[in-house]
Amino acid sequence: MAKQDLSDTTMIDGMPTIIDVARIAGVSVSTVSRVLNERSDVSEATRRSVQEAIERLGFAPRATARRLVTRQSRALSLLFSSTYASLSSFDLDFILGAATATSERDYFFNMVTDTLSDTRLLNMYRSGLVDGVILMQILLDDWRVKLLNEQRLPFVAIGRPADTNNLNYIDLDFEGGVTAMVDFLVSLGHRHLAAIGRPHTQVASGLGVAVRARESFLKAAAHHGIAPITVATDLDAAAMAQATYHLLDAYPELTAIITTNGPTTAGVLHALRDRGRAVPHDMSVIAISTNRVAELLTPTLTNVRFPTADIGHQAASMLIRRLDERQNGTAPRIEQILIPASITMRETTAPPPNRS
Amino acid sequence: MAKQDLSDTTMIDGMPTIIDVARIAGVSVSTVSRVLNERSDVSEATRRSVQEAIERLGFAPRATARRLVTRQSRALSLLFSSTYASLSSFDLDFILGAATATSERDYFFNMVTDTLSDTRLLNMYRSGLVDGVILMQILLDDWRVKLLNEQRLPFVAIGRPADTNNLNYIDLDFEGGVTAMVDFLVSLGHRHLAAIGRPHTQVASGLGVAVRARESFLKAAAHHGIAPITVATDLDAAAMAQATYHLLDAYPELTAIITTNGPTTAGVLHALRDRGRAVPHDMSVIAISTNRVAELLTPTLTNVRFPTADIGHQAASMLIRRLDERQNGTAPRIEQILIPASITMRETTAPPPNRS
DNA sequence: TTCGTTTTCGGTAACGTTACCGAAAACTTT
DNA sequence: AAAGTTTTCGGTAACGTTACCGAAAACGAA
Repeated sequence: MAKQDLSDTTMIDGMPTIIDVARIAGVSVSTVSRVLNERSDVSEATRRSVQEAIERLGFAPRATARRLVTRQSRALSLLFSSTYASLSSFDLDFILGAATATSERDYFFNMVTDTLSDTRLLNMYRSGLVDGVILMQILLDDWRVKLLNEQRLPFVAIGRPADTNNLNYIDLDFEGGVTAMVDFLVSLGHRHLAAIGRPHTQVASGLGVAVRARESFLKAAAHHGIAPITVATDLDAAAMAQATYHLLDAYPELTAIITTNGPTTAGVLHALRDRGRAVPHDMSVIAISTNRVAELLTPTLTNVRFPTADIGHQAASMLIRRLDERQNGTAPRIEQILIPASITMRETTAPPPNRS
Repeated sequence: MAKQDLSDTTMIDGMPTIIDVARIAGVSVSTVSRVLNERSDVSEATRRSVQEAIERLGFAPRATARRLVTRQSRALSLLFSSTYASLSSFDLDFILGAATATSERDYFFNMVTDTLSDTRLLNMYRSGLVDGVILMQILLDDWRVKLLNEQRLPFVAIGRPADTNNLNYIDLDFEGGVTAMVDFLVSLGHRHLAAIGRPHTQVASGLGVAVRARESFLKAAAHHGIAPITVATDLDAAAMAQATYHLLDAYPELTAIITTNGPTTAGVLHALRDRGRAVPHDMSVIAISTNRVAELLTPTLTNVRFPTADIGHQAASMLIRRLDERQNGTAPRIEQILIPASITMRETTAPPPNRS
């Protein structure tokens, strides 16, 4: 067997390659490659000398070359359109969790914020930039979900569309959360509740959380035999305050208000204070919110919360599981996770005032 | 010239390559490559027929192959260690801004959250995963900054170390912000100020913002000839409340409190209310905070704010500018941007009470 | 010793694109 | 028409790694 000739290749731009390592260690490139990939068929002695050469040269295998031949990128992407960004701390938790889980599994975490066209989405896979994708802000009828499912491309959704057949997702149980809020208020004795919901535009475009929150409020109210009052408004404190003024004027019998967004509930509290309505004795307020925000408000907010920190983490882990299954030919499973809410009593809820 | 033989290559795994496009369009791979890279030396007619073939096949050039030969990845990475995460909405703004700017320039945005060792950091470059890096949570004496500068690797810092020589950075002018807060309070007539600062651990480890905030408070106080009172505490509402109790007990003459973190200032307000100190008439409070958080609190918080939305965007743009200069051999410039603060009067500040 | 078995290694062909060079084709000018 | 210019294109050699196959070396058993 002719000796492999490694002598002609020099480090041109200072970046050592696997060939340089092979020459220094006195072995073939195949052997270095085996060491790099922690294969078993290499003796301890040569493994050590190769490692030494690697450290001496400060060598790191070019990821692009490796990806080219292995045909996988070990990277995944989080699609985050800022269109529906709730501007809450939810999102940061999601992102950080997903990034951390991705790194832990030795994948590369990427994020794209612009809204993609269908071909741009497909091209992310086709160009080999990513192996899989995490989708957020899912609509009830979501073309991205349909497209990726049709093409059998690996992805998971944070949130879920109407049709969850054959879909990997993880979602917050907003229905459960809203129902819990209604049940809690009714158990305190309230019979006149209003819900301040997400803007009509979000409901109209079919954003899952917006629609589900609205519908489960209606259903829960019906279940308790009480008249549901709803009003939709933008997600900022000023708009919430306006909505509150409107409710107070239109429905003086009201004793409790429900919202689905923590930070902007400050607007509701401002409006109530402004009108001289004491919270909680004249009016109860309850919201879906993080505990952090709930404790910022005055009075502190009785809230329904979700353990958001885990969600991004779980989503990324789930995706990588699907990827691994694909890789080693295991039958792909379907995972559907619904995160339950938990309620925390604070200072904004009490039984309704006695009307004599 | 012998005809290029393209007939033997078939689409094995369904993913069309540039060769398939060439065959369909009846041209050579070089020509397809030129079309892909929008080069000028290709006739309009063939350009169109190539485009047609591309769309017909649903072809997207394999990014890995392209990167291998061009020796650049067109990707950059944001290093975000959650160790010092202020858990404020600052960070989400930074991240989203950086991601957006990166996409706009047609780069790939990546994020890593774990704290890297020096070799792991270097290997990000060496393996060709990224062309450049955005550093956050910069320490006054930061080994990452030193290392990357020594190795002449492209990066920009959000924040800055003590030695800013030859360094590309963008930072919030915390000195200016703190000084503005002190000046403002003094102009109202206050002479007894206390600053609740970041935890000792952050100051000790040399986190830039923590140290600078502290020192500029001391300097501003000295400038006005008043005694500086400082206390350090963890960045959560409960700890801030404790610190406030301590201040009230130890320094009854106090008329104003300064903090550098918006959300947790809720703890200060809680403690003051708890002790029956009216804000702002018995005690003024002012903080570095986003406007959003400032308006959540009760009473609404007089704050010093920074335009955070831009910062991530500017950091990414700056990095890509450095990358482009490297690419086309232009002399690399140095950009150092310090973002000024602006103060907004709200409900938590007033002249000090008259002491008769 | 001799013959299988197992370990351990090397050579070479991919992977899919761009860079580079040179040549054919089309156009100008003389 | 000939000669020079400019457009437009094709062929081939990289880029740096892994996959695959086969062979040498080491080991064990008969």
